[in-house]
Amino acid sequence: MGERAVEMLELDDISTCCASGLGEPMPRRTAERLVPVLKAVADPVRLQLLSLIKSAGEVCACDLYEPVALSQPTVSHHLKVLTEAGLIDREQRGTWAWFSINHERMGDLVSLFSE
Amino acid sequence: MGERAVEMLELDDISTCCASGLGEPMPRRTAERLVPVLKAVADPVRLQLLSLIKSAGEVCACDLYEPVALSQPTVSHHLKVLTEAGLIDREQRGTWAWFSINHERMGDLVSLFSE
DNA sequence: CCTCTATATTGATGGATATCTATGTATGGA
DNA sequence: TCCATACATAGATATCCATCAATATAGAGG
Repeated sequence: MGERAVEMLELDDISTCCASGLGEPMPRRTAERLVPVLKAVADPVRLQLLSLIKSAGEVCACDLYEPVALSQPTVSHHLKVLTEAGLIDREQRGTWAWFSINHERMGDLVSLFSE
Repeated sequence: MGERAVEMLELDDISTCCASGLGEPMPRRTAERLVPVLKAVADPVRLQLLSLIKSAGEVCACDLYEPVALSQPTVSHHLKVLTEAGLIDREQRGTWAWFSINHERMGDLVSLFSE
């Protein structure tokens, strides 16, 4: 072994274009669990909604239609997507639905890209 | 003004369900500029590719087909999406294409969710 | 109960996209 | 110059999704 083994390994590397000692990729399950959260955030309207909710601390749905200039059902749809992704929390107060940022889930995204 | 103005403002607030003093949302342009980057990351295969590239430091395309179990054109497509989003850098070396993480763009995502 | 009002759901439609096969391009070696 | 190899592009298809109008649900007040 020693020198010789290393040499053979290097020759093998050249024939396959590079060292095939890649680590395992992120498990498919993990990736598929992250995707709904990332898709939720990969929409211009939902980014605007998140920024509105974050800056206000708490907002009721009725105040969100006008800033994004979309119909009530469409905004309701986007709020549902964000809620199901866990990015915002929903609280019912009488007739109104109030939304706020889920900072824990937001932190998950930070650690995904920073670590 | 004074007391009276405040009182009228509060009544107005109640009739519209809550204080309408929301800040401006993230500008539409800004949101639309971010979306391609977030969409690039909102795919299970591309998350796996990113993790492979990050752990290896540098990888050539030929070593990426097998770990994600997809055809060469499909992986080529995903690598193009990631490259155009600026998330990875591409370097041609002879016949081979080598990819590495663009940490600056990755940092943009971190700051988007953390600040 | 009945009627507003706030929000959710449904159904339809146009547009985006993930994947494949087949083909093109370009590089390096004999 | 010719062939083999690495990667990209084109075309086709199936699926997903953003949006709206219309309708349903549900809570508050009279």
